[in-house]
Amino acid sequence: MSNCSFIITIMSHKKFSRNKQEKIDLIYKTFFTLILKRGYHKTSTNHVAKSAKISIGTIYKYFPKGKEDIIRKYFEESMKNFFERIDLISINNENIREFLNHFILELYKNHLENKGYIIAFRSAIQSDKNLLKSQKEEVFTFFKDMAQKLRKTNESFKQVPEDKLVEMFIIIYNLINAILYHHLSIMEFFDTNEKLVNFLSNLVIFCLNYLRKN
Amino acid sequence: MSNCSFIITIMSHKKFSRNKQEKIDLIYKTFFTLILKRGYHKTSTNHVAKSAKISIGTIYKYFPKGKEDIIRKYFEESMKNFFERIDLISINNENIREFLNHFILELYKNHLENKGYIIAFRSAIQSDKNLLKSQKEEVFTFFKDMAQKLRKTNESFKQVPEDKLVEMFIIIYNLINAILYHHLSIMEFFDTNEKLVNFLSNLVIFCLNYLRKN
Amino acid sequence: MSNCSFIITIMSHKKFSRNKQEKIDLIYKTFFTLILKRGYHKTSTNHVAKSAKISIGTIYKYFPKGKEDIIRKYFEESMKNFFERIDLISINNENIREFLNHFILELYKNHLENKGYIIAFRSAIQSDKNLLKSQKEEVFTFFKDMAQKLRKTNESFKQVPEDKLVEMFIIIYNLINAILYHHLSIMEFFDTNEKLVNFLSNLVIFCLNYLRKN
Amino acid sequence: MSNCSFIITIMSHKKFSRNKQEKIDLIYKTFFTLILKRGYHKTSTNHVAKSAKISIGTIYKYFPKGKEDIIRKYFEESMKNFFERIDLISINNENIREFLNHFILELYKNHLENKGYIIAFRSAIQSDKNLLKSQKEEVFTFFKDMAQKLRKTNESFKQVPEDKLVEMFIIIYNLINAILYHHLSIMEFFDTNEKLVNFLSNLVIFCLNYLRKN
DNA sequence: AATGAATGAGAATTCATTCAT
DNA sequence: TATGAATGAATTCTCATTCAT
Repeated sequence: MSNCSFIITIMSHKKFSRNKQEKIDLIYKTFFTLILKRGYHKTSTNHVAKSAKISIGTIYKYFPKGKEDIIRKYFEESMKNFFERIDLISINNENIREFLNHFILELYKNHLENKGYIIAFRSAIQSDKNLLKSQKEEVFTFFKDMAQKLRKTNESFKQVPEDKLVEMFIIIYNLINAILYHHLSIMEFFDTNEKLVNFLSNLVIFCLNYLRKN
Repeated sequence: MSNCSFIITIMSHKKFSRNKQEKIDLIYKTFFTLILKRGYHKTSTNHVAKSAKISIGTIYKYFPKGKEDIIRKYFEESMKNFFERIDLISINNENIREFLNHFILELYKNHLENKGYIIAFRSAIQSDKNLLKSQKEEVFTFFKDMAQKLRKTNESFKQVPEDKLVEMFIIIYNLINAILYHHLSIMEFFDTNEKLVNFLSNLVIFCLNYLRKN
Repeated sequence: MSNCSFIITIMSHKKFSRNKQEKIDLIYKTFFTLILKRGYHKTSTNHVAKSAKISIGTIYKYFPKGKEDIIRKYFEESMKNFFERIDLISINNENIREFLNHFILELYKNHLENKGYIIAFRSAIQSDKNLLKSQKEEVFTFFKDMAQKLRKTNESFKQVPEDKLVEMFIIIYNLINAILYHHLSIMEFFDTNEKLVNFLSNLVIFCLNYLRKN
Repeated sequence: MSNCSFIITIMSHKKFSRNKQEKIDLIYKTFFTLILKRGYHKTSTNHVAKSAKISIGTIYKYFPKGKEDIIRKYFEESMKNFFERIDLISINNENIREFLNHFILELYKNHLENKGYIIAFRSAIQSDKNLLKSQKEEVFTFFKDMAQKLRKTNESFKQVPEDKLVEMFIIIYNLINAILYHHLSIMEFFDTNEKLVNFLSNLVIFCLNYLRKN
């Protein structure tokens, strides 16, 4: 009996500790799911609360500015997570093509899994320009890092100045995002997602060549 | 007396006719300008009325469903106008490259002049899927027409089946729109608009080759 | 029949015209009455709407910032009205005592009729310091005017510099208000209102003498 | 083992005893400071907890009815303390003027140090009429005591019936409070606080004479 | 005893839409 | 036709209060 209560105590304590992050994740999930169904501006904090079966007060505890905060905080977490998943360390001269495909696939999967968030983000930047600024900075930092690594291990990239390389990568990153967003969230204009990914893979090669010269 | 009233009727009818379109245009202009400033969901019909110095009743007279109607009606007018401006008749074997550049430039100018509307349209389709369907149909009709014309005058296109050609054009059209939107309304990722247009021009060539094979 | 409709049209037009000010007055009346019953911070705009049987939207049409605006606009109207009711023109050497009593009585009646407003005003200045500033300015303007008039017609006041006179009047005005507020809105510490007014009348004489010397 | 626990109990009890009053004082201080900054109705118990760096649960432990209780309990403590500081025993025929000045100065200092509380108290009585009643009783008890003492030692006061004397003192007490509150918490209408205190001192003399006759 | 997560009623405010004039 | 006053449902957000840990 006492053993049992001991276990319960530990478990419930653990459960409680987890609850905080669980609740935050539940809010994220519910919010972005509702956005997919009803659109950003028809999804209210009250809808989220009701749908997630938590109180509206809980949402405002974790996200004091409401919808804006949910998006901003998810942005901060997800950007970090996404870029951390990309393994820049093992890039070398021989696996660049493979790396690019992997990168495109990660971006693709990220878009697919975060459609609600991406719609929300694009709605939110209309009235919160700082959000866009933050994103720009994160993207710049990542590609600066990537450019430096590639110029160390790869002869072909060494010939391009670092700044130019960063600029190229940012353009390509934006192109991929533009196309993924349009295809996944506006209108599917490729037959299959495989065709889309394959196209993007070739587009990147085309862009690397084109941007280098222009 | 009756003469008098007759004259007044004619005059006021004329005046009204002019006023009607003027008022509609004023509503369009004000609505899309406000959207650029404050975002779609923070722009209300009441704001538009106040800003345009007309009454809210007038807006609902011309657009009984409010914002949704403004967007839908502008969509209908502007799509028609846009495609009518594209001269498909004089395309021939020699000026295709030139035609494509012209087409891209028209799309580019269209985006630039209609940023507010484009933001509104993308917000509206979140809760009105018919809007997207209508657009798809308009686009399909236009490119079917274009494919037929090109296959008549141009040997190279004759080798591609009509359906395939239409599909290719629609993909390219979507790609251009995706990139224009991202660059003009989300984040400027090309240094200058000239670079953007130039890139798109080359991208189209790349795509025509790529899509033909895949 | 047509006569009848004619009359109705005129009446209802009048009624409509009046409605605007009538509605504003209804909001004032309802708001200040509720404050007397439940206190300032327990009186919400929604209560006012329900109690006055008008919609909440109507309140925000006339008072876009809600409670704050109701108080500020009533303040502006009532200050002007109050000071306009005081007839400074006919003050002369002989009727000063009488004038002072009249002034005290007006202030007293004003407090009595506006208890709800006065409570609201004192609550509102806690978070809106501009309200107090505006009041100070109105009061200063009025007493500057009064001082100038008195120094023209009255030998005894002529011996006091204008600035000093204004300062004295403002102190006396504040003293009367402080006492009226405490007695009427906090705790009745005089047996009867007559005793209060009589006391104030003598207090003013005392103050005029005291302040002149100090 | 049992010894050990015994020691711990004593120690923690001591520690707790000190902590308890410290915590209550911290709540008082934080609450009244916040009220001065933001006004009564914009100061919530949650704000107090956050600002004082204690938990909201602790506030509700000591003050189960929240803000209302904080004010009521502070009122009970501070009224008692204030009147206890006034030394009625040593009043005699010769030092009455001095005593009155001392009393005014104590009231003045009390207002100055308790501005936040006084604002809170005046807000709270709007919805808690008992608070006012309690205050009236405390005041009455004190001045009844004072009247009795003065009539024993002072010939001049002996001529006034006890009830009349109590009534006079209560009026004067309210007048001073009304003026102090208006000057210190609403609008400074005396140049300096010294002028205010000096004025009040003379006002009391005037009132004693005036009220005796009326 | 102390904590602070959670609750949900309710306050402030907005906005699409109607309708009398 | 044109106006704009009026409506009230819906949204954002706050806050007193409870209760599990």
